[in-house]
Amino acid sequence: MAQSTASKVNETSRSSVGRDGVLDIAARLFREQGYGSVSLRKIAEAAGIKAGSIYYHFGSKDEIVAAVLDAGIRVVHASMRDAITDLRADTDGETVLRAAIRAHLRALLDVSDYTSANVRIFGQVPQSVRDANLPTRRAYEAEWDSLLSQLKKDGTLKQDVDIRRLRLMLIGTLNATLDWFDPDRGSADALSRTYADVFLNGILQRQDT
Amino acid sequence: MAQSTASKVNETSRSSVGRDGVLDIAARLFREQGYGSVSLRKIAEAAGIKAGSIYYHFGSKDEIVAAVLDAGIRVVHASMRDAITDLRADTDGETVLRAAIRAHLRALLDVSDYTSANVRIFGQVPQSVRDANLPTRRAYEAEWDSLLSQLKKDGTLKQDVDIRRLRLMLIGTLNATLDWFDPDRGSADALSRTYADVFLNGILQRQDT
DNA sequence: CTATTAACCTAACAGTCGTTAGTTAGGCGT
DNA sequence: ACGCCTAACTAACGACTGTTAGGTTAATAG
Repeated sequence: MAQSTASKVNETSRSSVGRDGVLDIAARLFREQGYGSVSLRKIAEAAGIKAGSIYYHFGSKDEIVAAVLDAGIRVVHASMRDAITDLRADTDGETVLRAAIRAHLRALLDVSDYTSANVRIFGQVPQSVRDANLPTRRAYEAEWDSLLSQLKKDGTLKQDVDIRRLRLMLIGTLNATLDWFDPDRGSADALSRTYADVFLNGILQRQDT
Repeated sequence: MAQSTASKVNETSRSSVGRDGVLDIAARLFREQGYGSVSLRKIAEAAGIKAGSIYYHFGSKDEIVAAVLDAGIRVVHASMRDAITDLRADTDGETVLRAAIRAHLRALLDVSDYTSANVRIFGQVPQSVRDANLPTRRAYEAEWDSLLSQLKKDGTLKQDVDIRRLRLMLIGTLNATLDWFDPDRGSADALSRTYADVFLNGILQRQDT
């Protein structure tokens, strides 16, 4: 009984990169080289197959890049949601915000080629592909707005902050890290602490002493 | 006498876009559409000439984009330097920093297609073009580091801030604005005030009352 | 053993790209 | 009037692009 239906979910027999393998490689190349300079032939070569073969798994290049973009948001969204959901119900607002920042930065810098590819190439892809990615984006943005609204309501944040503007500023700042981050100069976690410190308390020397 | 040597600096007779005209149009197209989807034929069409004619003014596409990138940094550098130089010598540190932030954001969002094109396409151009732009960038970065170091020394900023990291974070945040800024929702100046408020004082509600 | 199917390959298509060579038109100084 | 210079034009090149049609291979199911 143990091995009766063993080969039901086929593990692609011998080798064979498969749809997911192609997608992984595409995400990596997009992250490293941007959208314009990654051709289907480059993706195919990196995957060890020929360019035409990609059309067995995908209907077009747009379909590939759309899949990469969507997965990129879903990964960082799940990372951020899990991070704040795992906290105890009585956790103070500042700690929750710090956790969200850390989760976003981790997904972007440590974990996912999909998320970093999304941030890198979103501004380079055709309009239609951007549009297809918008619903997924909006859901993630809503998650942040919900968190920030809560923090404003419970008095953690100043009462005059504009939620939308703060969210754009915050995510924009985190994503911009991708342009210069060097893991040899410090971890993503250490960086997220610096970010949180600046955003929460500012950089001005206080005269409380 | 008034019109004696009038035609010394020739105004290109009748029509003729000229090198500067081509560069202006290239910068605008790069800002609007990114690097990959702007071909020489598109630039030529927008300039009212034919693709081959561009090679009278430039040796290659790389030369065009390199010129755009360099001008982009020079504009924002001059804008920022002038803004802080024009201030009285006894201006307090906070005000100086606010002026620098406003100047950078103005160049990026209001004034220059070159600066916005630079921010938009820098990550998309060939490595060699990026490298050619680096010296100009480093000069601008040094200007910021110099300003921030001064503010740290005179006690305006906290003593534990990392200058380089703060500069990367600050400029990254400002540049990220390009992705979502909508002049109908608020001016660049108003936005720069919000940015300065957040960076200087943070978003946390203080219990000083 | 045979039929099926998933996964890939080969070869070519029409289009676009940056780039080059040779040519043309018009204003300028002499 | 002459030749020069500036700023364009035309036409084509080879390389590369996304995409398609049809053929091949190997593992699996009956």
